[in-house]
Amino acid sequence: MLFQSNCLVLFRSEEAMARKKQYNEQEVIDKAMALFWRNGYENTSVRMLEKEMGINQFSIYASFGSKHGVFLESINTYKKRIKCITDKLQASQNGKEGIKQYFYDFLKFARENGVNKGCLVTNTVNEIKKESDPVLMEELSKFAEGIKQLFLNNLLQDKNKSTQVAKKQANYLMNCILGLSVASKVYKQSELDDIIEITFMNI
Amino acid sequence: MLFQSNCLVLFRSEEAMARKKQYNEQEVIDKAMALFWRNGYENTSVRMLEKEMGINQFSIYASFGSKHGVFLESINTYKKRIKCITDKLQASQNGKEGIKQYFYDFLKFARENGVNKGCLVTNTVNEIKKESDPVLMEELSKFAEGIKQLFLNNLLQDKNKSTQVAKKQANYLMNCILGLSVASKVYKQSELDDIIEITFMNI
DNA sequence: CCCTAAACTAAGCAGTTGCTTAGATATAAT
DNA sequence: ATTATATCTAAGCAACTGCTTAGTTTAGGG
Repeated sequence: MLFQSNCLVLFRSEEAMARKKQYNEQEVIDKAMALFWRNGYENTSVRMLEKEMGINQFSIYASFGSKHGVFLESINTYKKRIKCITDKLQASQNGKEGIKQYFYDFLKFARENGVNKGCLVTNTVNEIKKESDPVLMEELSKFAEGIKQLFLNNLLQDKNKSTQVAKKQANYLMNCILGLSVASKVYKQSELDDIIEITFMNI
Repeated sequence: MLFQSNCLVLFRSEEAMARKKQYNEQEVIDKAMALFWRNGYENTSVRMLEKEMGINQFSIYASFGSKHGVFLESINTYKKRIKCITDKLQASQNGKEGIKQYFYDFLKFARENGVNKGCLVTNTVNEIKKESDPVLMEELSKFAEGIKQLFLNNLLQDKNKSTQVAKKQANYLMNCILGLSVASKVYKQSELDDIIEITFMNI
């Protein structure tokens, strides 16, 4: 739905023009994402979105179709925002050290005013049921798969490592960072640091 | 609230007695727990509880006070049900092998009809906000702390291991099993097996 | 066999949910 | 300025939320 109305504007440019949107869709989705991230999907109501996004319900539905539509765009925006650290991982040539850096970068990324919110994708996997929204679930799985692939690539920078072993280790590292997404909500930073250090001693 | 009415029955036994409860409170809480485990707290409505528990809303509120009260009793029942595998861990004398066995036991415990539901406590930590229900959050933390202590005891069965190192490793293992609670919802059994094997390789 | 009190049924409460609609407002091409 | 049309505000929709209550049924001591 995002930017669809802009396309419409272009398409109908020969007809009489009407009032301009008083908000930027990307800006209000950024705010919606922050809210979903803090509260989860079910614990975020359309009234709360209205306040946080600073626009009326009508505008929300005009731009994004439904609460679910707002959430899908929030997930897309989450991917954009996390891209800076996944790109850094992709560019890394340090093998497992690059992955360890990603762990620390992720913890920083997921912290807001001293509160750890975990990973929005992980939180969502934990909240929704596979059968209730298989399309979204598939999208989230693909995102996780992409990160696992980056882990794998970095692990294979060690020429002494077989692909078979590297694949198992990539799964292991995915499990550890899933854990961190939860653990960061409860544990203090020094404990998280210890966890990360031991995590990478095993590979 | 659980069993409170039974005490009342005893206390007022000299007065005229009234109708008996047509349900067993522990039995209906078992069913409530199963529902919360599958759906989470917010995604389980009192109407759903009514159907699953097989009793009227009046009876739910008479026995447990509130939806929240039903949930607290469900958490207590969860602890009872998982006790058989934590007891096994407590009795174990195999060091880290005993903990590894606990990991496998947990995965079996959290599976129902081929569906992995994760850990009810972990799911709840992931769903609720610390500030919205600090009492419950504290209770869940204590439960996790108890399991971590069991990990620590088992690790210290290795006489060559310092307490300082064992404590860090216990945190690390907690993180890994938190990860498994999430990962089990997405990954297949063979991948989970690989993850567990690598988790215990170098500790 | 009555009478008390607890447990039952089912209707209903106010508040919230996601979403829609009627009508006022603003904008840009004519 | 006129006009067409998208955007805005705000009221309102039915369905659902957690919870309560009025009224009926049932059990067991006297």
